[in-house]
Amino acid sequence: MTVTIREVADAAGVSTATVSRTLSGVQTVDPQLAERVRRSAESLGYRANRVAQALRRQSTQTVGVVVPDITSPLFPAMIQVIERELRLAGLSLLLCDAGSDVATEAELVRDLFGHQVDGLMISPCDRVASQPAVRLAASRIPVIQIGRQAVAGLPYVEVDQADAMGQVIDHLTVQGCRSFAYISAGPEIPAARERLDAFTARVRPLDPAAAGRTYLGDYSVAWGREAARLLARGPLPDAVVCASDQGALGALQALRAHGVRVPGDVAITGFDDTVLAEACEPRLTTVRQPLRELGAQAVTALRAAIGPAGTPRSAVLKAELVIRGSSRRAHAAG
Amino acid sequence: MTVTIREVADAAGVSTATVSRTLSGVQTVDPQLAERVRRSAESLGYRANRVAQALRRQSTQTVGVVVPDITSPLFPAMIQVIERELRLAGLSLLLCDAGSDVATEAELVRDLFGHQVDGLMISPCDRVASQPAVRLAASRIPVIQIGRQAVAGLPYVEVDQADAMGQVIDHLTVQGCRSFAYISAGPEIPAARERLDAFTARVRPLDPAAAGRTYLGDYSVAWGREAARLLARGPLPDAVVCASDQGALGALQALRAHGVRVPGDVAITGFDDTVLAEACEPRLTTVRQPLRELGAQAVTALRAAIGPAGTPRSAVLKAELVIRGSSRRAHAAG
DNA sequence: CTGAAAGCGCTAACAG
DNA sequence: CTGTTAGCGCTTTCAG
Repeated sequence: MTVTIREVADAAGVSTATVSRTLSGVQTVDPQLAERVRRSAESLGYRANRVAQALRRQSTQTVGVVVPDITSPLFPAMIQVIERELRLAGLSLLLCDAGSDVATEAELVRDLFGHQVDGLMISPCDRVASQPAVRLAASRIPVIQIGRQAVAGLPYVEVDQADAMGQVIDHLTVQGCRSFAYISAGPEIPAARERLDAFTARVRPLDPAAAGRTYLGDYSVAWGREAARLLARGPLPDAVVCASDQGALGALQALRAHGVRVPGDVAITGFDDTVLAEACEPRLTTVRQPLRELGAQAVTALRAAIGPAGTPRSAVLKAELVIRGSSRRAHAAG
Repeated sequence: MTVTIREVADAAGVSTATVSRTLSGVQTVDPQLAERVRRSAESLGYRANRVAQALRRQSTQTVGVVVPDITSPLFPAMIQVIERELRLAGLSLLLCDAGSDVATEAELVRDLFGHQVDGLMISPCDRVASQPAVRLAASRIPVIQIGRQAVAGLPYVEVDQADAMGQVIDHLTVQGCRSFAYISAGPEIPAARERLDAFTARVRPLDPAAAGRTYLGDYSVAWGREAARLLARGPLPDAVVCASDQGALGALQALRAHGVRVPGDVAITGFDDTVLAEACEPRLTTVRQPLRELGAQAVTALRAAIGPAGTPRSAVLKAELVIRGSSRRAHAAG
C-alpha cells in the first residue's frame, strides 16, 4: 500500500491535521514541528492521495481536454504546451479524443463530469452539432474553446483565421495572381468556415469566378489531389489556395503530374506550416499559427475561469505567413 | 452542484445502498425497485462521482500514459488508439509528456502515484537513465513499456526493430546495394539502439566500411541534412539507411542539392511511414509499424496486469516494409 | 433482497 | 499554534 498521512503523523508524533497544514502550507506551523513533519514525510516517501484530497476539497486539480482528432497536425503541439502549462500550475490533464464524432464528444464531456474535472478545454468537432455538448459543459464547469469556436457566447482562444487568409490573398495578389481556386474541408469545422468566409469575401471582388473553383472535402492529401483533378478540367487559375498543407501537397502533386508548373503556371499555398511544407518541391508557402502561445493562453484563460474571480479572457492571436517557393513568381506585381 | 446518489435514493424512495447496487449491477435487486431507481437516476441526470468511487473502491479506473514527446511522429496515433481502447474498457487516461527529459519523467511517475492511477503505460525517454523511474513505478503499480523498452525484466509491447531493419537491408541488397551509410538518433533511445545494432550486425559482413559512415544525432530533418553533408565528403555508398523519415528527407534534400541522383546514384530509406514519405520526390521506401495493434495490445496487456490474475503478456509485433521510389533501382539484383 | 452504518484519506472548522 | 472531530460521496459489510 501507499503511505498515508496517518503514518507520517505517527512517525512525527503529531496529528494528521498538523501534517496536512505543514505540507499544504496553508497555516503557520511551529518551525520545529514543521521540520520534523517534512522529514518524516520525506523519509517515508509520502505523496498526498489526490483522490482523497479531491473528495474533501471538492476540487480535483484536473482538467479535461477534448480534441476532435489528436492525429490532426496542430493538436500534438498544442496538447504538449497545454499539458506543460497545466502541470506548472499543479493541474493534470485527462485526455479525450472524440474521433471527430459529435456523439462521442458529448459522451466524453459527460464522462468528464463524472471525473469532477475542475475545467474543460475543448476544440469542438462541429460548428453547429457540438454546441449542445459545449453548452452543457459550460453550464456545469469553466470551459474554454480552443482553436475552434462552436458557441459564440463562451470563452475561446483562437487564431484570427480571417486575418491569416487575408495575408495569403494579399501576398498572392502582390505576386500578380488575379484568379483563384480554393481547397479546404467542409464548413462544419469552425476554423474551416472562417477561412472560407474570409477567402470568399476577399476574392469575390477580384475574381467572381472563384466561387466555381471552390472545393470543400476534407484536409487530406487525397482530397487535394482529387480537387486538383477537378480543377484541371477547366482553365487554370493563377493560384490555388488551400486551407491545409496536406491539401496543398495533394494539389501540387496532381498538378505537376498534369505537367503544370508550380509556381510558374499556378501558385499554391497551404496552411499550418506542418513538416510537409518543407518536404515537397517547391516548398510550400503556408500559414504558421502560434501554437505555443495558443496553448499557453488557453491555460491562462482556464485558470482564470477556475479561480475565484472566474473571469476568463478570450483571446485572438495572429498567425504568420511563411513565404516559400510555391507562391513566388519571378514577375511579381504583374 | 452535481446530483448525488443520496438525491437519487430519495427520489426513488430507497437507500443509497440500493441505488449503488442497482447502478453497478453487482448484486441482484428487485426488478421493480431497480427500474424505479434507474428512472430517478436518469431523470436527475445522475453520474456517479468517480472521485468518491475511487476513494471507496481503492481504484480510480484511470491509467497514466507517459511519453517522451507527443509531437514525435508515432505518438499521436498510438495515443489515439490507447485512449480509445482504454475508454472502451471503462478507463480514463491521464496524459504526461516528459519533454524527453529523464528527471521530468521520473517526477511525472511520482505525480501519477499521487493520482492513484491503476496502471501506467510508459515509453521511456532513455534506455539507461529511465530505468530507475520505470522500476520505481513497477514496484507500486502495473506497468507496461510501450514502443521502447528500458527495463528488460518488465512487461513491454514493442515492434521488432531488428526484423524491421533486416527487411530494409534485405530489400536494399536485392536492389543491388553493397555499401551502406546509416543516419539515426543516438542509442540512448531504446528503439534507436535496437535498429543500430541490427544494422551493424547485418551490414558488417557485407560492408566493413559502413562503420565509418554511421551518423548518430537525432531524428530531425536538419540532422539528416548535416549527416548527408558529412557523408558526401567521401565516396558515396550505394544506400543510405535512415532510422526516421525526417532524417531520410533531410539526406535526400542535401544529396540532391549536391547533384546526387536518388535512387540512381544512391538509394535512401526512411522509417515510420509518416506523411513525409509520400510528400517528397522520389517517395520514400520506409518501415510501417503497426501502431493500432501496438496500442491495442498495450491496453490488453495493462488490463491483464491490473486485473486479479495480474498476468501481463508482453508482445513483439512485426513491422512492414513499404517499398517506394527512393530505393528502387532499375538494375535490381546486380 | 434491502437498509443502516462504517469508513476510504484527507482537510477545515472548531476548541483549546 | 495544535489536536479533535466531522464529513466529502460512495460502496460494502453486516443485520434483518
